[in-house]
Amino acid sequence: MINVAIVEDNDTIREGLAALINGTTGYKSVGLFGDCESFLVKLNTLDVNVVLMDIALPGISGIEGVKEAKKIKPDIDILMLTIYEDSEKVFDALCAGACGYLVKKTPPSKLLEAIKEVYEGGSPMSSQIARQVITAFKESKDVKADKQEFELSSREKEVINLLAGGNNYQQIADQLFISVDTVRHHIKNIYKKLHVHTQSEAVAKAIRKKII
Amino acid sequence: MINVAIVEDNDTIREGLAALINGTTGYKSVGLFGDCESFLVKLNTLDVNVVLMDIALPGISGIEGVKEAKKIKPDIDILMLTIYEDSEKVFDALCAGACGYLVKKTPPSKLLEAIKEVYEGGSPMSSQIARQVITAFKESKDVKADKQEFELSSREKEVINLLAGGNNYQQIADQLFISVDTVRHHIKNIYKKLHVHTQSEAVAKAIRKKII
DNA sequence: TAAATAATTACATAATTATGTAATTGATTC
DNA sequence: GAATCAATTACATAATTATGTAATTATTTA
Repeated sequence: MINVAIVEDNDTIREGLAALINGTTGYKSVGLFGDCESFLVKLNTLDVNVVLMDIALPGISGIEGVKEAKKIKPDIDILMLTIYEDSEKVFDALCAGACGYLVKKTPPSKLLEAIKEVYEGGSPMSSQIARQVITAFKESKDVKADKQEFELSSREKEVINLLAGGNNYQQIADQLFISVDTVRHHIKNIYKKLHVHTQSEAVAKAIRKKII
Repeated sequence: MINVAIVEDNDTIREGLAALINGTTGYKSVGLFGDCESFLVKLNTLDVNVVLMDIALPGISGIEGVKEAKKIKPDIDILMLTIYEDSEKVFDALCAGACGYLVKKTPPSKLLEAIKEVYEGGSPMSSQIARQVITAFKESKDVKADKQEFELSSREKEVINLLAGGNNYQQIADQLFISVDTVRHHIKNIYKKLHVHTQSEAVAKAIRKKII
């Protein structure tokens, strides 16, 4: 049995969805709300698996609603409802923590299937939105991909790591069981390789280039 | 007209796909390959919009193949073919740059539709995989979300930014039109707020906490 | 209006860093 | 066996930083 809550300001649509859900074996409506605020205050005491939430709501928007709901119940699954497939809003909603979305004109059978998919750990979405998501995902990873442009030796990495940890030359020497002069030497080389002249710049560059 | 290339080691499947594509108005097969290697060497001279690529290939795997193909033609759209919907492999393929995937038993009409979706900028995938992608995406963003635990004033941020850029106190003073003593003072406060005692540690913390 | 806050300047000094030059050792490569 | 390279140590010193104490000004908040 999938417990469904509905947050939708349009009375007709809300009641229609409730009727569909309650009229189908395996699905039960456990809460109907006309706005996010009233949904959020009840959420704690609600035994709900999947929430259908309108994106365009008066007061707190559906996107903000997702964020708040996730704070209260991090594991809750929220399926967004939209009239038009506005890529940007849907994308924002997914970033906020929504699990997928439905356009409101989705036929009943598809709608029930989508709810089930969400309940089973899926994220139903159109291929257009999916492309936006994977593109954004790859970009967020690609930032990390321009590393190793500057090749520090493993010893040098140890040294700069300790520097970034707030150690001075003497402390680094003690921890690596080498002399302060050796530390000095490594740092000189690090500066050369990174083309910098201060600790701070070296550390900044090393972190940003993902060397450390 | 959508130009399609096929990389698939099974002769029957490859020829079958080619027949389907060439037999459909608006689609044309522009290359059939039994392995990635031969596909990659031809890619430069190939006028292709969408590539169908088997994930499990002898030699260079389909996932590696995607990476290489993207290096040669970054804008190429690649649709993976899989027998089973092995979440991990499909996910890896998407990370490598694939645009979506098809299970091999997909009916012809759906297959042609998926190719068209990719051609039009979509990423057809199952809702299960979609969930994996948005989860991974959110995780990669959430790292950035633990910021502002330490509130630096905007002036202090300017100062630490310049520090991270390799400037010494005098240079910072000159750039901000303040005295060196003021710079000193700001840095003292930054150290207090970040609980550190060296430039390097301050810069490291500021970058990692996304303050700068 | 008083209190709090951010930004500013000043002086002092011990500790630390940046940079140069030079040599030794062990491991790997040619 | 010579050459290369990473890691190591050493000495020297001018420049820079870390830290303390103390005061002024302008803006915001209570």
